[in-house]
Amino acid sequence: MRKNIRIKDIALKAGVSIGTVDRVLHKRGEVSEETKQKIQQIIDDLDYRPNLLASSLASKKIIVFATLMPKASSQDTYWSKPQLGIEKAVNQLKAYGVRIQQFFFDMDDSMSFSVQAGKLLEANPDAVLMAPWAKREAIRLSGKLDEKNIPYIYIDATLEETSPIGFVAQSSSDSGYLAAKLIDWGVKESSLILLIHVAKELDNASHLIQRERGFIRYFEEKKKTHRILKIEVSGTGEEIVLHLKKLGIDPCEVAGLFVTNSKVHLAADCFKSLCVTPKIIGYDLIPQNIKLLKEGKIDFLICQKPELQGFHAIHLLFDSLVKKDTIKKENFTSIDLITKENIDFYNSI
Amino acid sequence: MRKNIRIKDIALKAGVSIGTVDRVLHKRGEVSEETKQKIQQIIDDLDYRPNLLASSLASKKIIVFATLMPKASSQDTYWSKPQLGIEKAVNQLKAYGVRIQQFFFDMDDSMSFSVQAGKLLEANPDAVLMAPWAKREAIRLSGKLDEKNIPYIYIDATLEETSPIGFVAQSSSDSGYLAAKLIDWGVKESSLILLIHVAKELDNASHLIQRERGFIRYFEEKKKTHRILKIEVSGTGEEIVLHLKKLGIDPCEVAGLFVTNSKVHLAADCFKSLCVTPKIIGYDLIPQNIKLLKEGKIDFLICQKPELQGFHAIHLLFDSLVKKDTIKKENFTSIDLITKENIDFYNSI
DNA sequence: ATTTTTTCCGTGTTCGTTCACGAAAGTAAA
DNA sequence: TTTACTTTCGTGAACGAACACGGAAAAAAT
Repeated sequence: MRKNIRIKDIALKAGVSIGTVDRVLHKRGEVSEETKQKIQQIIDDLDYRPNLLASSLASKKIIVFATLMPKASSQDTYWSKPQLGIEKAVNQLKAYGVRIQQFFFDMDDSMSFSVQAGKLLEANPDAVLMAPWAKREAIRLSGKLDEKNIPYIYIDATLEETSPIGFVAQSSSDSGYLAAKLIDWGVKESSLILLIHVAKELDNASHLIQRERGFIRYFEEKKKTHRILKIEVSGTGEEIVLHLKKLGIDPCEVAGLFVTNSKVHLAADCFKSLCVTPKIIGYDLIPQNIKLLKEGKIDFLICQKPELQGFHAIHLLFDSLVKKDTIKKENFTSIDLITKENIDFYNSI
Repeated sequence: MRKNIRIKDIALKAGVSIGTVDRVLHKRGEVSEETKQKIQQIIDDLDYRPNLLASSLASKKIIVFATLMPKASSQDTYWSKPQLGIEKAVNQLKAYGVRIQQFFFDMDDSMSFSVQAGKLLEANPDAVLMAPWAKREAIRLSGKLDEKNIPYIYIDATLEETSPIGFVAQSSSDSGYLAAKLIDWGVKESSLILLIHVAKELDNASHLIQRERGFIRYFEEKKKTHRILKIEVSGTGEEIVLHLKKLGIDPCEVAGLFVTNSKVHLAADCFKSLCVTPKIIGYDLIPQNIKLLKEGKIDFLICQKPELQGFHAIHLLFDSLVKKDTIKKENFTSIDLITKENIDFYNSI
């Protein structure tokens, strides 16, 4: 039978009523210091753990987690994925009184993050899950949350200058390092390899820089003889070819190509139309990338499980706030290698 | 507030007591046919879903899942991994009254499966989770379970001749196919590639055969010029070299090597001692393999998340038996590619 | 000394469900 | 017709926890 310690057992041992034990547990009402310490000692000695089923059944409390995320767009569908995980987690926790309130900012509008952050603060949620996109604004928001004693957790990246209760993200530099290993595994010695950033503002995307660092670090550590060429473009595949032309490089010379984010489809489309087939590695299972992967035009997609990040972060908030468990601060998602051969079996949560 | 339909709402609508609704829901006691149909209609119309928290709190029922698994040994620690996932899942479901009763068979003793299967049947569990190892015995056991109306689920593989409510496993042939892609990606054209089975009885390990088939299929489909050499050994790496010598092949000619199970460390150790460095791909994160992977002696380990298989299977049993959800019958785990660079971030559950 | 206020605590109800007990009505047997 | 048995159903208590209400005792104010 279920042999858990109950509030009743503590009350019997302390010679008080269960109402008094409840007051100590929840810092509710008033209990004399002497009685409080006696009860707390017994709680600690017996390692009392509330029955979560009973607790949630009896409690009328609604727990609100607010989320602050980039709005997914037709050009960038990546950000719809953490939503899926968040919604799945909240659905699982619904019976426990957990609800979400979602706030979305426009990545192309520099005021948007601040506006939505303001709304989020007004909502006064129990906890916050956010993607720390605009660094300065995110730091400001986290300061406000600290003042209000509202715990928060990051997904996708973390910010060193702030005090989240945790984060869920992939190690960007290690994923870049692995990309380098894969390219090296597949190309001849002394090949020309492209490292490509596709981003409007590299400032807001420090994880792209980290990926680059990891990638370069591999070749330096291994003393490889490949030629690595870095290219930064803001939005089209054609820009890549223009860069190569300016440098007097024929695209046919490119043996391998690493794009530091989900925009790898732009590069792959571009080389596809040139009938050039370098080894191509990029990130994320967005529809355009999946299509090209299945056509064999992209060789590997590195996935960071955005869905799982959202899912796991909500569960961490729940564990911390409701179950009062100690949670891990650093939660790295696996660096998943997806190919045309294994994609159909890939579970993102 | 929580707006779920309660038993009380159904009782009010049907003009009966909550006790009668409960009796209909659980096919308990006796209710007249007329009253039963009226209540059932309302249950369906309102799509009533029990509050699982309240149900488990009130119910004294203990739900026993029995497991029938190979005993892990010092030479083969793989089978300790599903245990971890099973135990984690059961711990999560403990508050709902779920318990496990575990039965282990010795893979080297042909009677052991039958003996343990007999004990399992005597225990008369609510459901069974098993690894269908000894095919004939497993079929016999599943027939017995069918007679007793005890649902069962497989991990690691499935048996076509039986009627499990589901299985959780990796697609063996697709994982072999991916191994072929990886080897092909990394070796020169027309290389010598070894396909190695390390097993005492191939009969009991049809998934090794499936992996082989997938591996060979890749090269046939792509019309590759590599030379594929199949070797079967029963237990040591030295046997591999003996086979090569009998065929007049110098180990230095081996460019790539694929071992169809977790015994890849035997082959890697062997080639390591010969100071030969083919590309090496095998399965499973057992300690010996992890060590060699981190030393760079094994290039890829394909992982099928045994821990997750156990975890997921328990949750599927719970969803099916307790929540009365419809569960997916075929649950393929992802085909994970693990390297020295991403292993530290790999989460097996 | 008396009255008012504060502190402290016990008790009862709630949450949604499970399950045992026994009363009432209907049916069958003597 | 009376007695015994069966069917059907309502009611109350249990599960463990949350939380509101109010009574009793102690402390503070008059």
